[in-house]
Amino acid sequence: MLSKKTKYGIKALTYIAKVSDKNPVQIAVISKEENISHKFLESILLTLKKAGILGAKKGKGGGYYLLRSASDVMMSEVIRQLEGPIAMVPCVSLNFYEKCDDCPDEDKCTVHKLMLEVRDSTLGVLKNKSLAQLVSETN
Amino acid sequence: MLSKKTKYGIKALTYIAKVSDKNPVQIAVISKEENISHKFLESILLTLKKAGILGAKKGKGGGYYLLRSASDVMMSEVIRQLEGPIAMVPCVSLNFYEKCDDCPDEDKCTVHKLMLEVRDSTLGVLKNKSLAQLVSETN
DNA sequence: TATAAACCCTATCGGAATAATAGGGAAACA
DNA sequence: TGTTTCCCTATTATTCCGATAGGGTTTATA
Repeated sequence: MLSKKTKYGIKALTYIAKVSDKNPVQIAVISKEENISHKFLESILLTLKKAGILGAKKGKGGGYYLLRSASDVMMSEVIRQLEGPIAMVPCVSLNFYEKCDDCPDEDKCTVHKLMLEVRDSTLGVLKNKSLAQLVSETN
Repeated sequence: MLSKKTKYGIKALTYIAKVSDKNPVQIAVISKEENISHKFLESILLTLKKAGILGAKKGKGGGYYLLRSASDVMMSEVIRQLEGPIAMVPCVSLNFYEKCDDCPDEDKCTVHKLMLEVRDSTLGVLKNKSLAQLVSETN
């Protein structure tokens, strides 16, 4: 299940990508337009800033803006930053690998094998989908 | 993230499919061989029984057995029974659809659009993968 | 330089879901 | 008749999520 954090994060990025002619967008505006709790959204945008996806400008007239072109922001990166691993099981995660407690041999584990295929399939979608594409497709 | 319930369920099915020459397999055996809590496994197998995937035989020499051929047990069905929806967001779920509270128009929602593609991709894997295939691939 | 707008950071909390445990009941076979 | 094994319900411990609270810091601008 996708967390609301990730869901809101993608919505916010979408909003910024649509509106922004490089002008910062304020939390309050996104919060209102997308029906997201102000404070919660604040923490999400902060995460995206630390991840190097968004930049922020303080003070009056400030807000958040895309640090790169929307076509350089891939969904795989966004989801990894907000949600964590894309894999459904740590033992098949590329960026968050962890061995299972049970399961003496991964190569003989059917769950491992199955989830590996699911991960590859999912990654195939997310890795090739940029924010720019997503926005233009959905308009 | 895949729950342990689902993970254990798939492992148990695998075990039964491998071992069974139509003889019932006891919870205690699977529990020991696959390092799964006995009582927890019990509830999982019960779920699979109610789902029409496993049959059970009581009394001495009893246990659980596959109700159909392993090639007729698709992973999509197993996961839906144990985990619930395959989609990462209720608004793109085929079997567990639910509208989002926020989001006035699904067609214009980038999250909806993205998760639709992920679901289709995942389903493509799970729908075409039978228990029999999985077992033979992993041996 | 004062002020207000806006981002930045930490802590906390309630509720839901998960993983596991406990204890007994009912059926089937020897 | 007694043992094995599945069947069912309830409870608990833990973790995570979503949200809230409250204040701090920076910056533009009047």
